[in-house]
Amino acid sequence: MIFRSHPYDSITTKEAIKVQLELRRKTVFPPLGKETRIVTGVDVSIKGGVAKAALVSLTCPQLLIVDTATACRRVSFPYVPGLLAFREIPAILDAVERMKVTTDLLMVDGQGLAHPRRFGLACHLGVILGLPTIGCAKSRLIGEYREPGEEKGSRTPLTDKGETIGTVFRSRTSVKPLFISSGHMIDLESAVNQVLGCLTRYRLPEPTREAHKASKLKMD
DNA sequence: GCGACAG
DNA sequence: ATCTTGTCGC
Repeated sequence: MIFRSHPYDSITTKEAIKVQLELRRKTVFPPLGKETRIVTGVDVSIKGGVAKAALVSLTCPQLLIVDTATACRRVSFPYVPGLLAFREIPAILDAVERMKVTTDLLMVDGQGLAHPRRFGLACHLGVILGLPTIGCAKSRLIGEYREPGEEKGSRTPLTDKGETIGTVFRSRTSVKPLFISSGHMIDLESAVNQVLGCLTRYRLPEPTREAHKASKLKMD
């Protein structure tokens, strides 16, 4: 397998932070306009120095899978809290090139605005692709919050320095909550509603849940 | 200096 | 994220 080079392959953490401060100026958070017909879940798994990105697209509101695109690439950036995008974006972009459908929204396994510099993986992907994106993380990176009620649908605000940066959302009764935040081209309320519309019987919304499965590196 | 820390 | 089997709880 041959792996093309990518600008982020040789970047330093200092330069990475500079890139985030530069790109974040392009983020916008309007109410989601056009209705969502296709939602795409994004996730990456890494094993033995190789990253496998998966983009699974499903119809709304039926949630039927209409496309699955994956791509593998050697990872060249370490895991640094706050700089996850530089580790996962190269592989994700390779997978994007293999998509056969046009999507209306990306649901990303990671943070959006709920990030120390307000520019998590979801924001970064949204700006680069010019698409609406939602950050749907399984745990907290930054911010304070009160534990939401145990019932599915319960939510509390995730705040930092006095501002609301996301929503802590119980996607299913008695499971750990999700940390939802805007990535790009969508407001927080719309983001939460989009995630809600993609829930079935599991903790994770279908797009992200399917992308997680499709990104798994298996040994056959 | 100490603790926290998406995946 | 990954390393890993059976098992407790809703």
